[in-house]
Order: sequence, then C-alpha cells, then structure tokens
Amino acid sequence: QGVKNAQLENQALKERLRIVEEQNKILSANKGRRKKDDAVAEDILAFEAELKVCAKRYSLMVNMFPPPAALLKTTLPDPALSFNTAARYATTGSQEIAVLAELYDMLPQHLYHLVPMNQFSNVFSKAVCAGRASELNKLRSATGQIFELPQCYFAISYARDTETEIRHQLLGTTGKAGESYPTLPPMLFPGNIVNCSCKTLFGNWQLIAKTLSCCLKGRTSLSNESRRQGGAPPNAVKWGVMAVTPGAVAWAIVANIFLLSPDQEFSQEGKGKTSRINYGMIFMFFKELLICDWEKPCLKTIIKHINTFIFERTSCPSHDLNSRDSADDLQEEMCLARLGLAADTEDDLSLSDNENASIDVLAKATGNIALRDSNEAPTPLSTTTMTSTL
DNA sequence: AGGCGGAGAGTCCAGTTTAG
DNA sequence: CTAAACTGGACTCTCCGCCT
Repeated sequence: QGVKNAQLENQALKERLRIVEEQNKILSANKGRRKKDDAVAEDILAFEAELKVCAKRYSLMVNMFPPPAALLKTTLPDPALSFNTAARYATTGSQEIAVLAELYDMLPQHLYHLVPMNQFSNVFSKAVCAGRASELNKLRSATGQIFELPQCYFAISYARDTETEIRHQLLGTTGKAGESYPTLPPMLFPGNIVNCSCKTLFGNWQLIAKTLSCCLKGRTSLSNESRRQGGAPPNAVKWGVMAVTPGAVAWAIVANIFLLSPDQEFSQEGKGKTSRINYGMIFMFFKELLICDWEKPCLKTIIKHINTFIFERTSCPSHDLNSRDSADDLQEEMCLARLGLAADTEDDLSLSDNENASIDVLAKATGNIALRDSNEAPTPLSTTTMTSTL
C-alpha cells in the first residue's frame, strides 16, 4: 500500500511539473514579444562572450571602473579626441568625451552599435567588476611574492594593519584611530622612503611590474625557478597587449594599496569599507598624473623598465631585479630627480597648463594628505575638484 | 602533466521588504 | 514595530576546456 501511495504521489507531482513547465514556456514566449527591446537584447546576447573579454581588458588596461551608464548614450563627436594627452583634463566635458573615446577605442568596430543600448551598460559594468574581482583574487594569492612578505599576511581576514612592515613601511600610516592613508604611500618610492619633493616617485617600479606581470602573464611569471610549462594563453597574449598603459599602471598601484589595506572587498563605488580609502579617486589621480607625464623622460625610463620586466624577461627575474649595475641605477635616480625638480620649482617652461596642473596635484598630494572619503558625494574626475578636495 | 582562465555554484553579508 | 524572509553584491571554490 505504501509503495502504491508513493507511486501515485510521484505521478501527481510529475503531472504538476509538466503543467508548470508548459505555463513557463508560454510565459517566456510571450515575454519575448512584449518588448521592442528584445531584438536588441538578443543582439547583445549574441556578442556577450566577446563583450566580456573586451570589458575585462578595459578594466585592466584603461579604466578600473565602468563608465557611467548615462555617458554611453551620448555619441562621440566626429573628430575623435586624442584621449591619451593632458588635453583631456581641460574641462569636465572633455574628460567625459575622453572616457567615451577610450571605450570605443577598446571595442572592435562591429560592437559599436551596442554601446548606446540599455542592456549594454549592465552587461559591460558587470563584466568589468567581475574581471577586476577575478584579477584581484588571483593577485591576493601572489601578494606575498610581490611584496616579499609572508603569504599568510594576505589571507582575506588577516589583520594586516597590525603588521608594521605593511602599515608603516609600505602604506605609511601609524595605525592611530581615524588616521588617513597618504595618497603617495612609501611603497611607491625606492627603499620605501617617501621623498617629500617627489624626486623618486615610482622609483619602486618593481612592485608595479610584478603586479602587472601576474595579471598579464599569469601567476607563475613571478617565480624565479619554474619556467612556464604550458597552459592557456595568459591575458597579455589573448588581448594582444605588448606594453603597459597609464590605466594599467594606475590599476596596479590601486590594486597594491587595496591588497595591503585591511579591506576585504573592492566595492563597485571604489570605497574601502574598513580603511575608508577612496580607491576610485586614487585611480583617477594616478591615471591623470601618468597620462600628463607619460612622455617625460623620467617616467618613460620607468615605464620602459616595467615593460621589459613584463614582456621581455625570459627567466630569473631576481637578477634583473636586484643586481642592476649601479650606473643604470644612478642614471635612473637622476632622471627621477629631474621629475621631482620640475615639481618643486616649476621651472620647465615647456610645460603646458595641464601639465602644470598635474604637478600641482602631485605637489599637494605629497603633503601626506589623504584622498579619503569625507562623507561627500563621489567627486568626478577633475583636477580642480581633486585639488580642492585635497 | 600541469598552468591558465572562465563558468557557475556556493558563501557571506548587508540592506530591504514583508508578515504578524 | 520587530523579526523573519528575501535580495543583491562581492568574493571563493571547484571543475572544465584549452593550451604548451
């Protein structure tokens, strides 16, 4: 009797399932015809995989944060603005256009028509965030190697802010309650020593190079001994990336700060929950600085070092890292010193207004003032607002 | 064989909605 | 009004296909 009852029950359930499935089919079929938008949605769906790859590349090489949805609706002015020069920071309008131009530059032409669609922003933003999260997750397992510290410090819930090497030597805070994080942490300077006149900013380029190498060439590119044994093509090969960009360098700096910070997650708005570091603003700050100074010889030298480290190194990075000949070192130091000198005296008459503006930002930031959230609305990417916040 | 990256399921947490 | 239920965002883990 028991078996019989169970069988009957089973049959009844199956019948019910069949009815529900049928109803579901009808509902989804109707849903398909209800909106005019659906052809559009299908179009985006068809290119979804390609779009996701582009979004991830965009998030690492161009902009750590997805562009605002409203911006995607606007059309690009016909003579496309050059977005990799200081000119983009002239006005708020030119900055927005540059963000859009950058996006279009990143996408293959056959995807252009998708950008203004409603669904695009949603799909693209999600992919940007997912890509960023997966890279940060990968980095977290290699952070010990990057900073030459015990890997256990970087377990997600480890109290990193209690370790003085991290808190004091790399991030530059004393650990007092309510203290803010400096915009230019010691880890950006050689020997982790902040130079008040910024003479050696980015001199500690190895950390940036290692971070980007891990993201672009895979985790094993960091280890000295084991050479790459095979595997799927790493991101750099997949994306055809041959050199780092200002966005990528800024990405690496922000990622390094995040990995050292006590924060456990990287929110979409770009603000650290525990540290209250405003990562979004820091990213904008460094990207602007890098774009404005990209062609300056001192920065060029550093970028060359980073590119060599990531793209030309075949094996044994420790040699390249630690035993560069002193003449090379000296030359680099001098070069950096010139960058700092320009910031101090502003005696370089060839500087454009925008370059001066970037130096202004830099000089103010050196005063150990943090780009920290002060319970205000997120500030847009502009030099003027940035300096006033500082 | 083993590294790489992606998909997707699962976890955790915080904010919001809903039932009582 | 409160507590339970739901929802959504971000991260984690595992598996799988691809590749050298």
